[in-house]
Amino acid sequence: MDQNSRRELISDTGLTSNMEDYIETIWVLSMQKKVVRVKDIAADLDIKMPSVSAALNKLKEMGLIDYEKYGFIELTEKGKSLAQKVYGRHSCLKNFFSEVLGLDINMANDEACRAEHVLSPEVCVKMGRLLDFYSVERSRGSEWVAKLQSHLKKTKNPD
Amino acid sequence: MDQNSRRELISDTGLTSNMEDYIETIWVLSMQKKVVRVKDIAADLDIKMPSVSAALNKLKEMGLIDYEKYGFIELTEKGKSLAQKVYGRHSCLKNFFSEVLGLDINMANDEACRAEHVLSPEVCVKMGRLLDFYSVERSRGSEWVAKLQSHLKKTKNPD
DNA sequence: TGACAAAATTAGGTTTATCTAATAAATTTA
DNA sequence: TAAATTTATTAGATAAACCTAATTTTGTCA
Repeated sequence: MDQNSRRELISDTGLTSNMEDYIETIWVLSMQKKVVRVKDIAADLDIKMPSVSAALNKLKEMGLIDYEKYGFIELTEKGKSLAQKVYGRHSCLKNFFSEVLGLDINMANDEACRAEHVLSPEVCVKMGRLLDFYSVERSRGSEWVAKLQSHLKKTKNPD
Repeated sequence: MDQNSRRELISDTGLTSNMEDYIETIWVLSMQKKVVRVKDIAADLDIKMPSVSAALNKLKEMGLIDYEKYGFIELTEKGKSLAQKVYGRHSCLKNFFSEVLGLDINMANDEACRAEHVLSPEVCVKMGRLLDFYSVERSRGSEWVAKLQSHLKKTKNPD
């Protein structure tokens, strides 16, 4: 019971990376479609349906989703608020990676998907702030922005 | 065999986060002391000795350490090179977090410890580059550096 | 409405990584 | 050097996530 918390529960949600992934996915899907299905979650996370079933039972026990066998999947208020926390971190990171570091949008997203579970809200917020500052400076045409960009584009070390 | 690779093997070392942690720890310890012991690794990673024993057997099988029961623990060349990759990512991230984002050094280190396993070399290198640029600009007294710092210090949202 | 297809669950396994308790080896010390 | 202490290993369990195969439920459509 403790051997796990040490290595898994690093964020402020009290959830494992996996559980964070599930609620985040449910949240995102529920904005795209009327009804969220086991199949959709499985497709999105690239896992099989039985794994999703098992996870849904856990999420239900934790009070993060309303769910009856073969029925609809809906986040509870608590689930929604945690999902938003995770997604908030995701957004800050993704935007920072793409806008400031100049990463391809898909790569930025992938990196954010992984980092969102391990970086604290404080770091994510600060990276978001840095991005805000950067965006304003860029739109003003500040010279350092261009210099930074050319500095970042130098050939990466092969290692 | 595949269900694991999808979620664990995200970096360029081909190792799980855990294995990365072990070789990184061994590498760091071997620079601090003459002999690296099971006990030290356990203390550093905050786990128990039997877990370390089990991991060492795996690392040996993978050809990353030279090790005989009750004997010395030493990284092979291959192990050393992987450890350096991980530690390189760690350094870039830690320095970025502390110097640019202004995080407390211990917190910066903790965040780096976790993120080093999920962020690609490319991202880490770019964050390192951004830090380099930032350091030069700061030492030149560029105005935007001060502005950024004050922007980052605004009260963080309680969420 | 009855048969077929699609979706979801259950049952039973695997892997990774951890733990505790018990044992064995190595080291220190009296 | 023998006893006591420290260090390390083995044995046996547990928990989180995932899988495949088989079964059950739901939904569609002729």
